[in-house]
Amino acid sequence: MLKRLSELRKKKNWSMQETADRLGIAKSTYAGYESGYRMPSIQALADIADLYETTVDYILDREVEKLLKFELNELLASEEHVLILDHSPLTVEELRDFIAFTRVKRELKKDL
Amino acid sequence: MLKRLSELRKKKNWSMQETADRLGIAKSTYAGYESGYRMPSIQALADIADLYETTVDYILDREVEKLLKFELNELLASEEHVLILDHSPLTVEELRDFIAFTRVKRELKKDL
DNA sequence: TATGTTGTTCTCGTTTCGAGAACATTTTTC
DNA sequence: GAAAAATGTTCTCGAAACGAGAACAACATA
Repeated sequence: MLKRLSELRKKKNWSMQETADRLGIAKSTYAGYESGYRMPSIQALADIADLYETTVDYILDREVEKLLKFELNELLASEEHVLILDHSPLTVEELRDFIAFTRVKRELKKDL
Repeated sequence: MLKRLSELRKKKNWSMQETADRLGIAKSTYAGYESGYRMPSIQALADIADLYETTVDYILDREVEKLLKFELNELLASEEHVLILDHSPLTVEELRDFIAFTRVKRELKKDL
C-alpha cells in the first residue's frame, strides 16, 4: 500500500487525471495505486518516483537510515565518490589520507 | 534488468539456491531476476533489498544522488554517525579535524 | 565413475495488471 | 440554480507476467 503517493501528488497540486496523463497511464490505473487496489509494475514505480522527484524507497515507505552507514574502507574500495566537501567530491587520495590520519590519531589517544 | 543482484549475491558468497531459500522462493524464480527473464513483484523486490541490506533504488540502479552523496558539512551538522572506520563510528571531532585537514591540503595544492 | 551442486531456460497454471466504463460527488461555468 | 465539466472510486475483462517445477548442461566433489 503506497500511502505516500497521495501526499506527493497533493504537494504538486495535481489531480489523479493530471498525474496519470504525465505518466501516460489511465487515471483508473493510477487511482488503483493510491487506493491500494493495485500495485504498479516496477517500471511504473520508477516512473512515479521520477515524476515526483523522489526515491522508490520513499514511496515504498522503507527505512533507509540504518542502511546509510558507510565503512570508510569499503568506500575506498568501491571508488565511488560518495563523500563531498565544499561541493567538490572527495578524491580517493584524500580519503586514503584521512583514514591514515584518523588511525594515527586514534592510536595516540590510546596512550593517554 | 537488475544487474546489481549478481554482484550483491556474490559479495555474500551465496549460491542462487541459498539466496532463494532465504527469500522463500524457488531458485528458478530468483534466477529469472538475475538474468532479466523476469521482474520480481514489488514485495519480492523489497525482500531482496532487505536480504542484501541495501536499498531498492540501488537494486534498480537508479540515480539517487541526493541520498547517496554526503556533503561532509551537513554530516557534521546532523551529528549522526554515518561514517565508520575500522568498525568504530567516526566522532564529530574526528570529522571536524578531517574537514580542516583536507581544506588545508586543497589550499596548498592550489598554489602549485 | 557416480553423485551433488550450480546456473539456465522452458512450460504451465494462476495471479494480477492496465484500460475502459459506469457511477456518485464535487466544482466550475453560464 | 441548472448544466456541464472535473474528480475520485470501483467494477469487469482481456492480456500480460509471475512463480514454481522440471529438465538440462556444466562443473565440482567424493
